[in-house]
Amino acid sequence: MAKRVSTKPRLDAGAWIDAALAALGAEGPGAARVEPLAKRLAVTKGSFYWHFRDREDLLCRALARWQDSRIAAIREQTGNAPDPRAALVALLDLYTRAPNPKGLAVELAIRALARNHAAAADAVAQVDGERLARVAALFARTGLDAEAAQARALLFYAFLFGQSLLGGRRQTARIAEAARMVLAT
Amino acid sequence: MAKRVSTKPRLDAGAWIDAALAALGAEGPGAARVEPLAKRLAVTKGSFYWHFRDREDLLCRALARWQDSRIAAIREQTGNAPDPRAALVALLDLYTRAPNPKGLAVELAIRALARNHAAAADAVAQVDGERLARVAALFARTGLDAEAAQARALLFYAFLFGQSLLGGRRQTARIAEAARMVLAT
DNA sequence: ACCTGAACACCGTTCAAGT
DNA sequence: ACCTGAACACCGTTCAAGT
Repeated sequence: MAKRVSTKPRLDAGAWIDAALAALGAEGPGAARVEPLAKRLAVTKGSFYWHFRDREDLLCRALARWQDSRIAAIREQTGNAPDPRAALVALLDLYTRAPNPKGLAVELAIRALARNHAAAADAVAQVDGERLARVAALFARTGLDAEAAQARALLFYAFLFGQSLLGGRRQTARIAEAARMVLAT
Repeated sequence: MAKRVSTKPRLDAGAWIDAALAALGAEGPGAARVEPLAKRLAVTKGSFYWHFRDREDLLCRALARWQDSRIAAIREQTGNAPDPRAALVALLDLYTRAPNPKGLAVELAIRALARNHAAAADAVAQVDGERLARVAALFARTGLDAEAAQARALLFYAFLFGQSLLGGRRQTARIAEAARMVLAT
């Protein structure tokens, strides 16, 4: 018996969440709207409300998925780095290179959301806490004392996200030079 | 003859633009919506369309007003500073102090908008261009050569905005310490 | 268990009509 | 010149009904 081709593959919540995060990245913090998402997934918007209480519910679950994935990522990136300085350079490179990494747009949309959305602010705080701790630990391994390492980690992430917020033509050489100052090379 | 009290003071476009910028600051880049604004201004939304072609038109004129005011501000703040280092410290202080300055929320909303809105991206680019040039000039006056001054200016603004994007509890002492590194004190 | 289809409220936009 | 009021389209939300 032939397996049915192009049968409608009843969705699970994960498909909506994936689509929501993609929409946030592509269109900013106001995106992830029910009807456009339904159109993209080729179902009626009514079906959305089987999987989610409302749009807010979708947002919260997308935020939870984002938070988990970013915390897993920073742990993997810093977990057993043989050379702390090389690990720091690699991390900075990830975000300061053009073209921007795939996840940066989602991250900036979520940070924008965080200014007016408590759940988003909380997810960002969790992720930043883990990242700052991990990066501070790397700086400490390069020889800085605990306080100096924390301040460096703060400078590291402030620069990293601030640089992605700056308008105008991308000044690659100057960004690299500023990154060098952040690493105190 | 008594002057009429509480007569409806027919609005001009400026009133809508003021309200739009306030809404952006208070509710983020998705705010500045026609009907809520009309409610706040106590007119029908139909009257909006006398002053503006559409919501996009309002946004563009609000962006123009923001751009002009920010460029005027940075010129005033750096125009004839007797001590370049003191001027840099004062500028950094403006944005790194808690509570955040009134204009920061508007600025972050516009920067979020800029990722998906060409006119906003252009306004941000104009403002950043002027700010980077002015702050680079201050760094140059402290003794840096032109290239180093530009890189410092980039680090300065990247840190300034990035720091406002970081979540979690505000670490005032560490922000001050990181700011010191930015100024290379 | 998962989805459709119709309903209603909210907001962007248009426009004829008022003052 | 500036505004109202009614109309319509779009999207969030609900819900009875289908499979």
